[in-house]
Amino acid sequence: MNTLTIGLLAKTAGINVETIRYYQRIHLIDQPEKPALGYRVYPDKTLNRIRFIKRAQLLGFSLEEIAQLLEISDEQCETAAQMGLDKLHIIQTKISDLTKMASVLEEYTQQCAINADHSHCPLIDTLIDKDN
Amino acid sequence: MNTLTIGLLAKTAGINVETIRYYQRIHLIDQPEKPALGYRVYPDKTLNRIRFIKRAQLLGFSLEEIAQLLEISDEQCETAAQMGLDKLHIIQTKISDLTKMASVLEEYTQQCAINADHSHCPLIDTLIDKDN
DNA sequence: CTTGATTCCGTACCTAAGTACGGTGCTTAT
DNA sequence: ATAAGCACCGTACTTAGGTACGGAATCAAG
Repeated sequence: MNTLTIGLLAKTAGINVETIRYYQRIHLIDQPEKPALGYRVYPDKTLNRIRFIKRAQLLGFSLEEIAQLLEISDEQCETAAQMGLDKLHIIQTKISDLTKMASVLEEYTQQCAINADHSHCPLIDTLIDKDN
Repeated sequence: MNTLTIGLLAKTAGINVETIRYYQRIHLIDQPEKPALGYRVYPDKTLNRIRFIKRAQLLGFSLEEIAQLLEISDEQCETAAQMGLDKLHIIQTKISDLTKMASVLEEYTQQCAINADHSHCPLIDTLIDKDN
């Protein structure tokens, strides 16, 4: 039989049992009633909810934002779409920042590669440089 | 007079006093001797060191990695250059991940924009979708 | 019926990079 | 010389997203 106990749920969702318990602690997922005898049984919708959470995390949403998304999921679409757009802008900013970082790092490490004087390191010298 | 006390140092470096004290706690910067009478005075090289730290942070180095960079700064250049290259690869991977996230988000939110049925949200539906 | 694996539960711990607090000592300006 | 404003110091708290521990209950297999 495949009654969804916490261990099976965790295994199926590909996450840790402790993570599920953590999500319960922060009220991101419900804890099913404990039967008088035996273990708690989780409904399939909890599995779907966890998958939602994990997919949303991959898109860069924090657990707090995901909780909001789930809360408004019964309401109008616009709020969710707006959150999606906001997150998109944040991600685009991150990409632009990282691209700048990458080009600077690339330049510095290339200077290291052509460096013959092993008593000085262009990368470190640049970082130490006082004129900036 | 401009003897570099901790407050002035913090102000000049553009960081918090508590942050300096934190850096001292983790031995990232030295704490100058306390004079018998009066406040600790910080040498200019501490200011330069903090600037190095902040610049390196902007390049994506963690404080632990920065400590390593500073340790090897007296040695050969190659190790630092290698760290720079490693960090560059990590950043490039991050950029590629974020780019994928951005395109997925863009697609979903666009579907929201053209959505007439306000009882369903394409963004949320996609995340909830079981066929994946 | 006993052994081993799970579950349950509360609590504590973890990382990273700080921030905040509270009491006391020191300096500077008035 | 006294009050305001820093400095000093140790300790505790913060966020985010978990992980780990330990003892008790329960289930499944042999």
